[in-house]
Amino acid sequence: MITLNRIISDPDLIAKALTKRGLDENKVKEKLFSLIDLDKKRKETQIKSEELKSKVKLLSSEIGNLYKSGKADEANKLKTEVAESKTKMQSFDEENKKIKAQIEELLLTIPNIPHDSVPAGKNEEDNEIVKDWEKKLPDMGNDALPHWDLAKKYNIIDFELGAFITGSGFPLFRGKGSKLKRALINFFLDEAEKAGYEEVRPPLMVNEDSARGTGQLPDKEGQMYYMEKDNLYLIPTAEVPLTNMFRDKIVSVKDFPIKITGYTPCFRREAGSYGSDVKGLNRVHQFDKVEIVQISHPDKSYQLLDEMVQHVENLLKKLELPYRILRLCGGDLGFTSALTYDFEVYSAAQKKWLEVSSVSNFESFQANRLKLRFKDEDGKTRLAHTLNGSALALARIVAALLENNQTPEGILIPEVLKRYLNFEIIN
RNA sequence: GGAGGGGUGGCAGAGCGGUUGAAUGCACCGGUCUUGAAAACCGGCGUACUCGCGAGGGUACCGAGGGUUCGAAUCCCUCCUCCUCCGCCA
Repeated sequence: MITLNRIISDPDLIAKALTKRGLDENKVKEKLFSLIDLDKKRKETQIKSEELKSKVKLLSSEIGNLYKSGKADEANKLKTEVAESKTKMQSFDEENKKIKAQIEELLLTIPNIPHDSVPAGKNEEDNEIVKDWEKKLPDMGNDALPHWDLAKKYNIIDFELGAFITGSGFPLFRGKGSKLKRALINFFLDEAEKAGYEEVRPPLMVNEDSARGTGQLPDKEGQMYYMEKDNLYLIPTAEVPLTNMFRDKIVSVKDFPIKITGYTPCFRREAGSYGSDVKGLNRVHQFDKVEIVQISHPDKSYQLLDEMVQHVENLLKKLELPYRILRLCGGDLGFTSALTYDFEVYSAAQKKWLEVSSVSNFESFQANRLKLRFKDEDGKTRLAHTLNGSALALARIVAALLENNQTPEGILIPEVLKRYLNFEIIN
């Protein structure tokens, strides 16, 4: 959520910046000005109500004194005066409450302001490739098997059985497939630890406040699995619990940067997906991911974003997978993000680029909703910046590894994973 | 699941219907003293919103949300959470 103060101080600039997301400048302006207007009204009603409250307080203590000195008559007179003030006050309060709700509702509809470097554009086609794969892409020939066929051939992932137990999009990994997953998780966590992240194992379900804190609510409500009976949500990403560790907290500037990593399964309903996009591991309802999160000083967040991008890039290099890095254009940029880099890996049999990581700086957008603040050098309380990235999401990495590393003898295990496994080939 | 007891400032801990934003201690910051430090003494020490050029005001906040009352940290209701005991269970 953008802060109201920022809107008040420069609505034109914000409106202009949001056009990058494909929003209509005039419509946005209209919204911003009505927000400014509402805030003015909010202040007015608040002041009026507070004046009355102050009066009531004073009178009440007078009443107390009068009772003590036995002047009940005079006290009763004052009581009627208080009653009058209170009814007036209540109408101001009601109005104030209404206005506040309107402000909140409007604010929730305004996405984050894109960073200067974000290219304008409508959709994924306008994303900017900031680093392309320079070498030749692997050419497996036309006999290469897509990962779902390889999975069956070597009996390492059973999609049918997963569908039978739960439903489509819940694959069951078995044997060497299951071990490969375990190896990848350990590899990713170890790398994160080396980079200075503290490892946590968070809950996989979160309450409403947490879902709202990182912006899944109200925006992506339909994408989350929800347990009505307990009013809990299954996490769509570890970002939710990891970032919410700091909800409603004021940290010290000395704590920066705060670096947290965690492995969790992620659950997504993926309503509305279809076609070849959802084939095999390309899009599933449950997948594993190691997430990295940083809480940062506002002056440092872009430096840290670069560092996180490098971290992810390094993982892909070590796994020897062809990858490219995209800077998302305004139209493809997530609602809460100011700048996002996507990583895609080339899956050689499908001849497709698969998104495996998304690294974002949210600046103070999440922090504002989370009330995640820090005390700066002058003792002033300010909003922190939050960043996160996948490092990495497993399902599609597995898909690419299987496809790219297939040989007539079997699927070769990348060098870095061998120490995590008791086999070097899947056959 | 049942029964009982708690949640107060950075921490500990009083207050249990009337100038209480909240005693006291510790911690912290500034000062006096000291060659320096400690001790002692003096002073300061929460957050948010808001009015004011400023000095300085106002309002809210004692787990959260409602209610009773002229007045609530204090009474009532709901919820969250922690602890103890019983039951059940991986």
